[in-house]
Amino acid sequence: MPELPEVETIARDLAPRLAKRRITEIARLDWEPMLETPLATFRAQLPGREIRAVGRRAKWLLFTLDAGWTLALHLRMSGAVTVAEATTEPDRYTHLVLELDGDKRLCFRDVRKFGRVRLLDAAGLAALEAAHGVEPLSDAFTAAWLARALKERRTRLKPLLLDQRMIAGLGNIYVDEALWRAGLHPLRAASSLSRAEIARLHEAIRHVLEQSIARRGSTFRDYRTGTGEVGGNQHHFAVYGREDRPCPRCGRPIVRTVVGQRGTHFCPKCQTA
DNA sequence: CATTACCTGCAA
DNA sequence: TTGCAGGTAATG
Repeated sequence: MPELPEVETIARDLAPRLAKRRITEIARLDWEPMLETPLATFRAQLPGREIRAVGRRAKWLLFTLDAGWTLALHLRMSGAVTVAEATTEPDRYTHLVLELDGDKRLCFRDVRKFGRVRLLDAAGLAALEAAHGVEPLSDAFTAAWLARALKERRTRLKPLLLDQRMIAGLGNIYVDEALWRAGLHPLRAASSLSRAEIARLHEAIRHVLEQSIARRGSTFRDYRTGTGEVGGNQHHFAVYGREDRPCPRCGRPIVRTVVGQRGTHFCPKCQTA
C-alpha cells in the first residue's frame, strides 16, 4: 500500500491530533515479529514519552518523542495508522495499540503483518536517514540531480526508481504513473535518457506525488488516512491497475507486464522503449 | 539479476 | 484452488 503520498497524508492527519499527547501504555502488541527493537527496550522506554511531532522520511512514519527517542512505523503492504477514541475496540488485525492521554488511542492495523516498528535513539534515527536517498518533494531533488543520478547507472528505469537508496518514497503505483506521464518505457536504460526526457521524468515524479497528496492518497483496499477515511487518488490513475483499458492520452489499451518481479502497467504507444 | 520469503484475503 | 497484491530483506 502506502507509498510516499499515503504516509505523508497520515503524518499530516496525525500531527495536530497527537502533538503534546503522552503515550501512557502499550495496550496491545500481539505480533512481536513486527518489533525491530528489543522488547525490553520498547516496554521500558515508550510508556510515559510525549509526542512532540509527527513526520515522514521515505515511507517511514516518524513520531518524535521526548528524551531523544523516535518511534518509527513502516506500513509495508497493508498497514494503516489511525487515532481512535479509547472507547472503540480495535479489530483483530490491529497489532499495536498505544494508549494516549486524553482518551485517545494510536492504532497500527496491518492485515498482512509485514509492517515494522522501531524505537530509535539518535544514532538509530541517523542510520535510518542515511539508508534512504533524496526526498522527491524536497528542494534537493532537481532535474540536474536526477541527471547525475541516472548517468552512471546500468539498470532499467523502473527498478532504479523503486530503489529507496536513490529516491525515497516511490513505490509501484507512482513509478508506473510517473513513467506514463513522462512518456518513458519502464525498461528504458537509465543512462539513455536525453536532457528533455530527464526533465519530463523529474516533473512527472513531482506531479504524481503532489496530485496524490492533494487527494489524500490512493486506497486499493487497506490504506486509510490518519482519520480512517479512504483516499481519493485511485480514481485518477492513468495506467496502474488499468490493464486493457484505454490510455488517457492515445486510447490504446494499457498493457500489464512484469518488470523486476513487479506488476508493471504502461502504454506501448506513448511510452517509447 | 532473479528467486524466495514474510502473511492474509480476495478475485479469477 | 491458484495466483496476485501498494514493500523490503535475504539468499543463490
